[in-house]
Amino acid sequence: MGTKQFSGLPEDADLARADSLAREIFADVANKWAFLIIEFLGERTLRFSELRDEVEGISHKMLTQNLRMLERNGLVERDVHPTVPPRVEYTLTEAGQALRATVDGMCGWTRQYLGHIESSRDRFDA
Amino acid sequence: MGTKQFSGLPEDADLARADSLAREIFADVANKWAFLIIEFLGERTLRFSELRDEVEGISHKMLTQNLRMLERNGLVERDVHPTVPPRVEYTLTEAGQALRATVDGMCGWTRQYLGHIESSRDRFDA
DNA sequence: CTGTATCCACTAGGATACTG
DNA sequence: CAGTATCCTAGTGGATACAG
Repeated sequence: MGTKQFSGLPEDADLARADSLAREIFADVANKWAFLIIEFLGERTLRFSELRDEVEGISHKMLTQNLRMLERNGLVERDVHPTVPPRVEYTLTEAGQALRATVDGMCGWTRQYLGHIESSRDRFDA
Repeated sequence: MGTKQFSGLPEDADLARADSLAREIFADVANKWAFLIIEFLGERTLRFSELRDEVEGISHKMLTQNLRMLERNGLVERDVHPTVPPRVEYTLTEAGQALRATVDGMCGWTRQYLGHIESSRDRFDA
């Protein structure tokens, strides 16, 4: 798409910007905690503490950090109910739901190739 | 799948093992370098040095490290041609190709939501 | 060319304590 | 309950040098 002009300066610049942005997003989102969070939020809206229980092994700090990152990138919506004690709910946005399809795909892939991977590891480690 | 028996000890143990293995695989593969490598290898077989050129910004060390990891998990096949100088080619296995579909999905997702994400970031950072 | 090893700076991330 | 801040350690990852 976008046939390049003869000198093409503005378009090249735009492409470079988009590329580096895409890189950044990739680096942000392609990590195990983000994937797990997205996976759980895909099923339903969850509170902070519920998420911490579901995503086994995640620390308080990592959870807030990843949630902020996902919120910043517009994948997660944060709803604060000003009650006492406070109640904060996290929901996937449309963009988040769309990405969830990808994450689901990877979960399915893992299940499908579990055996293959396990035997490959055994072979390699020998 | 797999209806649980009354005491169900072996099956529970198996499920737990499979789960923790899946976690491990997730942690291995869900990282930006692995994804980028898989993406490039999806198009064609590449040599070590070609990969280093394609995957911009990756260090020598990270590249070997990730390639070993992918080989160990059976996603990438490593072919050594005993010439001088040596020539080593990396190819996606069937499992690797299958995962590539997922990675592709994520690339597409990034392109599709680039605008949404960028504006969300701007809003958040303000 | 491909790969390993060593060194070193840096940051990721856990534990803890404290606020609203 | 949710979130921030501080400290501190273990591991990540870059640069470099060297070997096959």
